[in-house]
Amino acid sequence: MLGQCSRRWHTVVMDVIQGAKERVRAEVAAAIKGEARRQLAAEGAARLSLRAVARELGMVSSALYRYFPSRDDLLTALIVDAYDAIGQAAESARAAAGATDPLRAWADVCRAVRAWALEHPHEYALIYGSPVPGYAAPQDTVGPASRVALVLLAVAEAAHDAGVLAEPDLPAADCDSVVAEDIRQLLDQPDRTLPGRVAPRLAAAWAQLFGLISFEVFGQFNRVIDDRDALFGKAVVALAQQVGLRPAGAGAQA
Amino acid sequence: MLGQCSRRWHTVVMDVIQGAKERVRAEVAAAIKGEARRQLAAEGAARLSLRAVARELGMVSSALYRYFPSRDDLLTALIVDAYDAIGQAAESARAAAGATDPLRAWADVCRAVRAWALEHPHEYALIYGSPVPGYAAPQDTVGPASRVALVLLAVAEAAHDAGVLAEPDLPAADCDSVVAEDIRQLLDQPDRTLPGRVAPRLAAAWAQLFGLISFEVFGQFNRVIDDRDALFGKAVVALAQQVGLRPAGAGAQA
DNA sequence: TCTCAATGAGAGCAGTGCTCTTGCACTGAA
DNA sequence: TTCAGTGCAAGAGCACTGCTCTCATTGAGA
Repeated sequence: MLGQCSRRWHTVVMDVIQGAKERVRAEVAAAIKGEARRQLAAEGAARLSLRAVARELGMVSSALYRYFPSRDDLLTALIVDAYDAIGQAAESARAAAGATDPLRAWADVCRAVRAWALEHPHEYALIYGSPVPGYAAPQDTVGPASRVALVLLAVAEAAHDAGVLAEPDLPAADCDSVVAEDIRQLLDQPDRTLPGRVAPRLAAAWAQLFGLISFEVFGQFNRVIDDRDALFGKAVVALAQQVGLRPAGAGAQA
Repeated sequence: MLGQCSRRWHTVVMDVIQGAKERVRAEVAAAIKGEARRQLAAEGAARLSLRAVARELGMVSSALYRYFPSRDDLLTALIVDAYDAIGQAAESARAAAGATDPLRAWADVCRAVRAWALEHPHEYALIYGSPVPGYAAPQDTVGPASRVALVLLAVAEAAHDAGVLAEPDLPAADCDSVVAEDIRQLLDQPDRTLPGRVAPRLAAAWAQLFGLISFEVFGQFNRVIDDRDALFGKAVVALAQQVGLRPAGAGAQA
């Protein structure tokens, strides 16, 4: 009894110690990531240097490889964080907008995504600019990467549920072949109400939204567009209409 | 007389030699650029190395600095080339489409730009991905960079001249403040017929077009969209309608 | 007490962009 | 013909990079 008890207590202590070690390890990894993010924001992904990160943290560069097996892995971690941050911004904007006016929610989400991008240009470039490492995004990034798209999808779905989403007048089979299998399965889930036929329009709007943001962040609008707030506002409404969102008060559609 | 004649002949010879030297110099520079372009297409801008270019050309790396003062200058030259190439593709498509059907010309230009991007992903990433050198595009790039936009503008102008361009129902003053001074001057030139009020819509469509292309080239459509041809085709028509282009045969607009 | 895994330190390798000096070849003029 | 000037390539070298290897320390488990 006592032996059993002490053994159990022992394993608890082991677990605590194990947990402490893991926590320390996680904290060091977080510190590395934090410093790397600082350098990324300051200088851009191209100038992010493992040795500089280690130097700033008072470690030697080789010690850093105990936590991230390569520079690309560190970059991947930053990519995941950036996707999560921009996704979080989109989700917060949708939550704040409420469910009463889908068109307003759409515009608010777009604005929030744009605002995040303008505040974090280098991190934005990391995820929506040229893909730096290799060319194949690691599997860890696909989940976080889809958060913004899922918010846009949720807004469209809310509009559909409220009866203010105009469905495209295309045959359903025509749309089904456009989207990939994964997305078809996603839309076929029982709790989803959004008709699959709007998926292509939504995907196009999604891409076009980031086209507007990228041109602004990457400087293509320099000496071309002055009032970028106004342009973005108008374009976002046009995008919503393209998806089928009608202004609130327009009632049900044909 | 003879002295004068021989002196003149002498200067001619000098000019010839001078020209030959300059031609040799230009040829070496072109060879460097060519090899750099090969490496860029094969490996991407991040892996483009001056030393590797020099090695491949059988020169020593320091000799290369006689022709391009820095790696960024070589990259800038490649950027200008890429802008020229994609602009050329757009111009050719417009020329081939003719002036009869503006909507078709619009779609053809968009398709040509997309095709070029998919054929030259690394060069596309260089010009429409994250800006690599510094963050400020050198002045040499602004001209070539605007070629695609000018083609889209010309298509819209042709549509206007043919009476199939729906003008936005916004006050002109509202649009004037959106676009930058340079563009206002461009549109105010006497030989331009396009109303300045469509400029914001055109700029938005321009950015959104490259959003669609970037998502495809950079892999954001992986596992999301299968039939990208179809999606792009539909989106481009929607973009044209957003600008105000009506299908041929729709006649003059309100 | 001994063992072993985790960690960090340091040296070192191959590669990078870039600078500087040196020497060669060729030019125009004395 | 000789000589100063010029453009060019070669090579050494600097400071930096990502990454690998070995070695010493440390601390927990048997």
